[in-house]
Amino acid sequence: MRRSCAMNAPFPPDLRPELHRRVLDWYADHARVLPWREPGCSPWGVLVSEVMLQQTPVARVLPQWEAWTARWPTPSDLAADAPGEAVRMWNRLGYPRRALRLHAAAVAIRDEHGGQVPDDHAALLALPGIGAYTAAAVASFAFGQRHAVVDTNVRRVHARAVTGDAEPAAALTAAENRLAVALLPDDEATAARWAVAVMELGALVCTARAPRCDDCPLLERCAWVLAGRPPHTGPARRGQAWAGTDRQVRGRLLAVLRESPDPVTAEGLAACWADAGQRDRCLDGLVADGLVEPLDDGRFALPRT
DNA sequence: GAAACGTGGAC
DNA sequence: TGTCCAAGTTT
Repeated sequence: MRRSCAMNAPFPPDLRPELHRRVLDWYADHARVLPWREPGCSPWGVLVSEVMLQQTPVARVLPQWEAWTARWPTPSDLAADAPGEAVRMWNRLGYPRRALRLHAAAVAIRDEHGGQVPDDHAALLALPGIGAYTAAAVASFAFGQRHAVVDTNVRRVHARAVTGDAEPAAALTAAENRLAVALLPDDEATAARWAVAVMELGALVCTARAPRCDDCPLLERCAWVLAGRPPHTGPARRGQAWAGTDRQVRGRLLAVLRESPDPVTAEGLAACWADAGQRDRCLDGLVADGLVEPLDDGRFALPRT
């Protein structure tokens, strides 16, 4: 094992029941009504929501999720369409590779899992675009299993309420995972409820910018509050540049292709960015990523195969 | 482990 | 008004 066990001291087991009760009671009264939380929502609907919600706010996901699940009610429905249709339907959700990977996941589910979203964590993790968080989230939310579901909301709640820090570390650490596992209720159904409840607390109350501590069920037990709300000590996380970056160019190129019902000529793409060198490089990148397909006639299209 | 990867609302 | 931030994954 490792160094510094003191820093990784296990959470006191005797405090867990109170923690669980406070958060679960709060969730019972304050959970948002979201379509992917409805009892009738399929595992596929949950999976689609989780991928869409990666780095994307709920408010922007809602209409896209409705459109996607209406058009493709099952993985096989999506797998039967061209991947470019998934990219087109992604609209402006951002990170369009997620759409491509969701399509690839649908193909894998159809071909390797009989068209049913697998309920096994390892099988979920093996799907394209499904990482540690999403695999645990789907296994927990869709199938009621007991998993540590660690997203940015959960990390923030744990950092403040349990560890006493204003913010979690820049990247997910092994200690954070161990803590999340240690906090998990023993009972499977309760663990699944706990997972979504902690996330909801982070999303609605224990927020990044201005936490609503007065509304928090953990206020009297919050390590960060009890420590006097010390400011974050670590390095400030640096923001992402945007203007003039390849990401902006890629976004513009893909927007042109999404909005055109037909393949687009090189001239049609040239209008969206003046710097030909950067434009061509980004277009090559999109082709390499499989988001754009070059046609034999020199035009470009969203991927058809 | 760092860097790349979209987009738009909020403050 | 520009920065911050949103249910991460991949290389």
